[in-house]
Amino acid sequence: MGIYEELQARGLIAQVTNEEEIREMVNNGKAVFYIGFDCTADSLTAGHFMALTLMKRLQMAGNRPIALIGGGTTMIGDPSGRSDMRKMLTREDIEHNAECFKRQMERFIDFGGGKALMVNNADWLLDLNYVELLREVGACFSVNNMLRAECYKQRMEKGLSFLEFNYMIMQSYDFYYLFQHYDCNMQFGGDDQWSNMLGGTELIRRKLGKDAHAMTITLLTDSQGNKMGKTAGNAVWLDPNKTSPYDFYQYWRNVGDADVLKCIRMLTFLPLEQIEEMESWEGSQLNRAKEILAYELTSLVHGEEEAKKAEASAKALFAGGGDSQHMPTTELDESELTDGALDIMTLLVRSGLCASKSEARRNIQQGGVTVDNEKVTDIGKSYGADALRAGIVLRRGKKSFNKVVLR
RNA sequence: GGGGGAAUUCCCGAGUGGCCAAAGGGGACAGACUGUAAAUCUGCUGGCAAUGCCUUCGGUGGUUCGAAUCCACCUUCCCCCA
Repeated sequence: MGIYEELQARGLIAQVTNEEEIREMVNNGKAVFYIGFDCTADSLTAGHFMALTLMKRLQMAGNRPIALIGGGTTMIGDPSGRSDMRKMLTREDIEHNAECFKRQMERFIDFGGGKALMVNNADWLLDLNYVELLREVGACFSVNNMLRAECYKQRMEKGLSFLEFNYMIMQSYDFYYLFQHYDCNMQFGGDDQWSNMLGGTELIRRKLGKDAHAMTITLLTDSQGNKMGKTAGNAVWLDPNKTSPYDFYQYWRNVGDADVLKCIRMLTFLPLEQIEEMESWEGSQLNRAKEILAYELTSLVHGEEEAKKAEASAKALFAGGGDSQHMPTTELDESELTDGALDIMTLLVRSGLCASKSEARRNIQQGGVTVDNEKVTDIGKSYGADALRAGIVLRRGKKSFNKVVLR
């Protein structure tokens, strides 16, 4: 089985420009492909992670990836899949984000010995001359066609600025540029990028009379059709300071039954035969599959050691046994005590388990708070210095824990 | 450039002088049931030293005993015409 067939079997391929040629190319390690990452935040997200794994898979099959950091395109902002314009980022922010992206990618993709390349489109986009560009590539785009593209069509009702309208042209220019300077013959991207990517192949065909290819990755959605990799509207970040390895682990540990196998297939590197065996798992056995998923992904992103810690904490908290040493911990200072003690509501807020004392009060009154596995019913309950020095385990609801220790 | 409309709490959205911390829905959170799942049901959803006080209805000023609600100016967005 070639890499193309494997990607297919994993459900990763959404659309391709020419299946036969692409199959032939990637299976024989002849593809030089790029994926663009716009630096809209200071960390990559779980969504980008799938693109990274795809790069890795293709790299392992002998193809050469180019990671394109969108220092230039981020200045414009991709309107695809958005109902309003993105907040404009300053050049400094973008550069900072690009740096962060770079560091995270280097941990994951092997850029050594020319096996992969990292480029930043700021290097060629920012110096473009407007009139020259219009004459060079602007003439190749039909506004009529562009307006028919899905990414813009959606925005015709809400309004689309000329700035954003140019995004497709910038992305197309990237492909055109990489095709000429790096022999890049294929572009990958999320399925929402399809029209932008076709813009590139079209431009290359018109300007150079040559064929370039495009292939999109299935968007990772849950059984209800929502994009995965978000909790309450917030992204699941790859940066451990923004989403701790423990929370990252928990995110995957908690995916719905209907989505586990799909995630394992699309995101992990477990061999397909092993995954096939899991297909027949049901009921509580699926819980085991979730553990595997969470462990595998945490390990890929944060390393084996962190994955083990996250798993150990989870076991300690949910299954009773195990130790609590890897649990998220809050350290208190002597000076924070009032009369040598601290009340439960303050502790809940201080540990970050509750956003405010009001919330802490509500959670206690609803019976959602336990300390060292004992339900707290009194909102005025307080804990002395000795107890705190020994460390107490606060728990809010079923899944939020924090150990509090007085130093 | 001309004309019209809009901005409300996490989101959608009601409210058009006091009964408004602001209906309803969604989401989130907690409880029950479970398998750290889904579905369902219940509660809850600005803050605080809490039968009260403080902050919040795009911004700044004003009218009034009293403003999310009225007036002026400003900002942003949308629609129609060009």
